[in-house]
Amino acid sequence: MPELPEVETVVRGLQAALPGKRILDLRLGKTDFIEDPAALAQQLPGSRITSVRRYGKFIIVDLESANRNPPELSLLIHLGMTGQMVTCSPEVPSPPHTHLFFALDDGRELRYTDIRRFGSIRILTDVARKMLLGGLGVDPLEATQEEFVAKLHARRARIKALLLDQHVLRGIGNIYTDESLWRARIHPARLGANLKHQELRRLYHAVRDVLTEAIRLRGSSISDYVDSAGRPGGYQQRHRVYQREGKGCFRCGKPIHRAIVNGRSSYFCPSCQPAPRLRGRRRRSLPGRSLAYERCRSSSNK
DNA sequence: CTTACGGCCTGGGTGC
DNA sequence: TGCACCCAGGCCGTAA
Repeated sequence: MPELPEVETVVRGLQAALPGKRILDLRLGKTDFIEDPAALAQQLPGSRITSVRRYGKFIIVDLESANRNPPELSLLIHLGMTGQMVTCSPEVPSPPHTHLFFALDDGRELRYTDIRRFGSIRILTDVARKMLLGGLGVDPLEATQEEFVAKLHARRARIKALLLDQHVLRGIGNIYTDESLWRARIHPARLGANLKHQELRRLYHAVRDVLTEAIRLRGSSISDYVDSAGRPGGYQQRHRVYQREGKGCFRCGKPIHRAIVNGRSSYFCPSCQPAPRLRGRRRRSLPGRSLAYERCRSSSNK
């Protein structure tokens, strides 16, 4: 599940391997997940790669071609859940579900593999790309503390939803949301606006620490993720809550819970991350007053 | 406008 | 052995 640290790792690998290389040829497999495969086939061969960057969870591959008018286009790639971008020798047998093969002028091959085909690939002009990415929020590693606190405090949605919302912050997914909230000791169903400034400051540092450490360990490999050389990451061994339902909290030892928050599996420690009171104006006379956070009982397939 | 939620894409894993 | 079903994450449409 490539999120910011995984995409960053892939991008660093590609940035070390690709700039200056020319794409000689493109071979396509299944293309039903690509918006305009013909555009790729037409524009890519002959292009030279100038740089590879990350924007949120997107990979941007900048291209230039002398005999094209705009000479500069870029490839915008989203890995979805199971996407992989790997460079290797063309001799290496390609894994199943490899759908794009870029032949490079150094004799190597760049491949896109995606079991579920939830990813996306398109070739765009600068203007089109900026239009597409323009609505995304700030990068959590670039945001200032003031900016981060103000943004989240202004919203009444659940903090889990806000961290996952790419229009608020770009690049965070389910794993790093849960890991960050655990570290900041904040329950995923708390509302942004109800968080104390001190809690938001804690969350700011938690997010940064978690992402930075995850990048250092080259991302989390849960099922399919590998870097641009095909190697798994190591941060899954540092997960404190993600997929640890029933196991002991690393802080207090009590069992980690799983609940559906915002339609997403959420892992947290009910002791370190106390649930919010039941939401606002409730029918006045509830029989008893269950303070337990109802939505956090697992089950209830919503 | 904001928020919540269901559905959709696909295929691997699980459990009967 | 086969098969139905759950689930994953991001995104979009819709409803309140």
